[in-house]
Amino acid sequence: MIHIIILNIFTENSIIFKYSELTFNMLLDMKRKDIDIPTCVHCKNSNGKGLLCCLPESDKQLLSENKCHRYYKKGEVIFLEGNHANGIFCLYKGKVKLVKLGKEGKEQIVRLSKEGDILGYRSLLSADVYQATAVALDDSYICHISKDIFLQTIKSNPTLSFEIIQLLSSDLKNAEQHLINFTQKTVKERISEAILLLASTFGYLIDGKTINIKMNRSEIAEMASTTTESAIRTLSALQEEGMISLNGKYIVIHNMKELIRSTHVND
Amino acid sequence: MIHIIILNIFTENSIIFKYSELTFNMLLDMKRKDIDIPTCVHCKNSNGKGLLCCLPESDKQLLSENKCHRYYKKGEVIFLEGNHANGIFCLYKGKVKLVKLGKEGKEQIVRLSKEGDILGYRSLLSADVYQATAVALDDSYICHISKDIFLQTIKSNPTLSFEIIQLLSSDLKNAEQHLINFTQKTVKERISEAILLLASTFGYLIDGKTINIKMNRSEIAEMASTTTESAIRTLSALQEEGMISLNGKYIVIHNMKELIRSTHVND
DNA sequence: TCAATATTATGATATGTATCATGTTTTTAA
DNA sequence: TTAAAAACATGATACATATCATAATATTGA
Repeated sequence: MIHIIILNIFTENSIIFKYSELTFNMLLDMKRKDIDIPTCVHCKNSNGKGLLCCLPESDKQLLSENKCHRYYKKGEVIFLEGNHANGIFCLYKGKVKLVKLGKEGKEQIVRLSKEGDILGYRSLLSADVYQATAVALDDSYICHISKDIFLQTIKSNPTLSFEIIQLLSSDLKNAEQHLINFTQKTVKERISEAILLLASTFGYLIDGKTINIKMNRSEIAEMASTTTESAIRTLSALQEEGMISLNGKYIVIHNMKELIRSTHVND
Repeated sequence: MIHIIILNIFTENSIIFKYSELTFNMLLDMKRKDIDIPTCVHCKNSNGKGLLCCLPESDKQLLSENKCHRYYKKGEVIFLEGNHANGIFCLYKGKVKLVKLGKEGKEQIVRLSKEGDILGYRSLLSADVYQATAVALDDSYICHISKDIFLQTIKSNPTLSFEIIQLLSSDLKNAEQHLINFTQKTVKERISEAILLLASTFGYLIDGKTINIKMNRSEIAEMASTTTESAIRTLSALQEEGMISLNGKYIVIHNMKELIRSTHVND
């Protein structure tokens, strides 16, 4: 029996174990977990387009000195809907989904995040609880900046406020467009939209057509707000029409033009 | 024949007519249109809780000097989805709906606005086109503040930025909650939600139970994202269950507790 | 005031999609 | 490697709600 006790999820992991019982896989895991995370000053993640990129070096330095980071295994929860926000998360590496719990435990994916994205800022800014649960879609490295430091940085940087406004505006726009999509489109149109969203968010593998994310059918169903069975049927149908092909948990796009058309058949 | 040519909807109405052909109704109309709009300094509309209330008097004065206002008859369009934003609208008096055009011309009400609310700020802030069309639900008086003046005011008032962030955050939260509602709830649950939203937005008449808005069945359908026929049937059902009664275009709430319960039957 | 038009109402039918059932394949863990 | 569990797949059926049709009211404008 191996005992792993995580003492505090927001500071560095503190793990108690017996060395003698470490397996090869655990050692591999630790090696993977042990990567170098640069300071905010040197972080090249969002190519100057990220939320915090507008900050002067001194502020980035301040954030770096006060941030902490953690490794999240695929499937691990980063924060829970209903919990109080006490900082923002910055996704250094990995992929994250934001899910909201609906009725009868049915989940709905409301947003996707990739490297360089900021999570949990909305709840923090409106001093609210998290409105969704963040789950790692892939092994991820995520930095955490405390509430105090972040709010202090906003106060001293009007440009940051403006960046936040831009980000919120764009999220709001997407959310409202989403609403129309989900209420007025068929399952097929919604599944097609979900595939396009995955592609535009996570990009492709080196072949240039396989979407760079492994998602199971029930997760795609959660994106398109339908049942797993309907998602399976619809994906098969799209495959038979030659628009996509299904390679295990990967989706390959073959006919982007037709796929885009199939998102708005009767507009 | 009476010729009315509106030269510019953003400045004061410039109307060309022949005096001899003025009808009694037109004169009445002009009288109604001719109301006193206070300066932003003296505007008591949002009781200190509005977006612009945090501003110092000097800024409010500046806004006032540069604002213009216009009367919108019920049903008139204030701005159109797809048009470029060149200022913000502040609803002095009246009621407004924001509708988005879906497929096959089907409309969807995405937000409601009442006295003191600001409209069109999202598009302005992200230098975007309007994502929805604003239509007066009632005879309304709306002030318009130009882009330049508004952006200038933001720059010199960090508090205003923070207020805008709060507003956007809350809109985003609502939009994402809406998503869950519309995709996972039944027509009956959505219609009940729509009624509650109308009540919480526009309040009641003096009897304390008649919702202070006249809405036809197709507009309620647009709120709940269903068809007019289904809206009619569902409203009748709610009436038969004694939760509401229908008084022409007015809705009277009789059993608020049950109505709230009917918005989340299977949560 | 009255005709024209829009809105409300209600019944019959069609249809997309959820649900249930069952079997196959893939993944996971000992 | 193998058993157990999870994910994928597909068919049959049920059901909510859209669509179509038709009529009764209510509203509007000359």
